[in-house]
Amino acid sequence: MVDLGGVAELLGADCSMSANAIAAILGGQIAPGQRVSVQGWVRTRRDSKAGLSFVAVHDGSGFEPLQVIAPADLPNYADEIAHLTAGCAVRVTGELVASAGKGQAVELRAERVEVIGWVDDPESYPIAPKAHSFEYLRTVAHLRPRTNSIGAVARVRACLAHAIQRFFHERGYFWVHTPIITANDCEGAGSLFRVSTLDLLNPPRTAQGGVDFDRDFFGRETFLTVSGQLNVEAYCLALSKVYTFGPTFRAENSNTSRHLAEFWMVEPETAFADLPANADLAEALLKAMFEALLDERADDMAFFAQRIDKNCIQRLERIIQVPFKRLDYDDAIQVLARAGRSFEFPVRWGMDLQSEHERYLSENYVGGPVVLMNYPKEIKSFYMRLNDDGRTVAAMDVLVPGIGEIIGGSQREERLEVLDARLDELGMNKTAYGWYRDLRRYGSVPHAGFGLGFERAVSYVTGMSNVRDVIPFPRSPRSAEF
RNA sequence: UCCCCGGUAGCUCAGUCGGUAGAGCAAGUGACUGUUAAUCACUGGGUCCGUGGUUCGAGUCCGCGCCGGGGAGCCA
Repeated sequence: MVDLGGVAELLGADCSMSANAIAAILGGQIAPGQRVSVQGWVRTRRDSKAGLSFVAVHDGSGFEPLQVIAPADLPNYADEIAHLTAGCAVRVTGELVASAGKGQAVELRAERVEVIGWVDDPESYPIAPKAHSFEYLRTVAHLRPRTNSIGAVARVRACLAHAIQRFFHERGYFWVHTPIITANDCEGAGSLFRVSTLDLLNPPRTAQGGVDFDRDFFGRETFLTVSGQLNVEAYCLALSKVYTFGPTFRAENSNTSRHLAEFWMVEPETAFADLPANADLAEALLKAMFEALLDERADDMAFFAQRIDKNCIQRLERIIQVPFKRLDYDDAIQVLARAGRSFEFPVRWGMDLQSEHERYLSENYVGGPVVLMNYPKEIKSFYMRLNDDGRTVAAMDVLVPGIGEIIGGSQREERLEVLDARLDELGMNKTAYGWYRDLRRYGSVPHAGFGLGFERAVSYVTGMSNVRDVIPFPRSPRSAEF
């Protein structure tokens, strides 16, 4: 309204584009004395016998609500304003003034308060102005973004997503939109969700009695992707620097605070890059994300520091400055063997590291992120590049305290004969990987990439301990409501 | 999927030895106040997760199921 003058009136009562963002008002972009209009949802109402009510209005543009002063002589004061409760939608127009009270610099002295949407039963409104458990809030996922915590998570999530896109764009990486539907039934990362239009109750049959997928939509079995990596490798060997960023699906029956059936993953792939370069990129990406977050969402981070994880800001500040520790698997085994404590799973070379081992390394030995590199080939995927020692592959995991594995990646096996030998060794069907093998036949080059679990990253930076609370509508085993 | 713990008012929880249920917050009403998720008083509010069983009697004990939490596995 500051910039648009009387346009709001011209556009009519339901006009939405003329309101000022509360974040802009509280950010000092509008000087006291100006007329402003805000629209949002009531957080709290406090009445004063001094002849006014205080109404905290929140529009989601930032963490803080705006304090509205509603004088009792407003025409709808007794009938409407005095009955506002948490969740009511309002539009308020008035003069921005320096606050007469403590706790805020400015407040809005209302000249007009329109109630756009009432809460029809305040007692049962699920989001009371009180503390709620995250477990409960998951049961009202459609309303939980109105809370401080989940609203802050949503803004942090968007901030980090933008930081990721910026990071890659500035380094000459191209965003590749790899397919969600895939026919690769063995991408090497867990069980898949089937995609089909066949009648589940009465599918067409082959002569042998099996399901006749030739009659299915794509004429073959298809699934939701578990990773864009294989596809993005094709674009990597043409555009050199590429990445995917999108949803990923895993039908694993995982019931933990770190797993979702539908989650978002960032997967860069770099041509002519080796494993150390890959690790450098991973470290730079995480640091760029953390820096952007501290810079752009100080309000939300202050909240997380106050209510969720008091160390979250200083942790990020420190991580940004300190180089990530690199540790070869061989050395990690040595470290664990000399840890001076016993583990449930005894430490020996060749074992896959258990959670307790990863936790010791990142939380106790390093005290921050650590990049573990060069694992035994037996415990890693077929596409990872065989090292010259013949016993390890150029794989890496980035482990962080509290979460564990936040990034998993590798240099890819670019030598066709070595890849084929690996496929044979694992009894995998080479013809099914025809197009993937082609990439090794036609101008193959060394290349490397990794997958960053986006929700794990959001969880790590905010201190929100369950990934189900950092994605808008979580999907997990036996849970796909909303 | 496995191990452990839990499910009681809108929310967070207490509930003794098996005898038909309570607090705080929220909500409503009032008082008070330039208040800060205000304070004080009063009021309303219950399918004790579901199901089967034991018992004269089950929130309480037992079986099964569902949901949630912590840990593990899988992984990002």
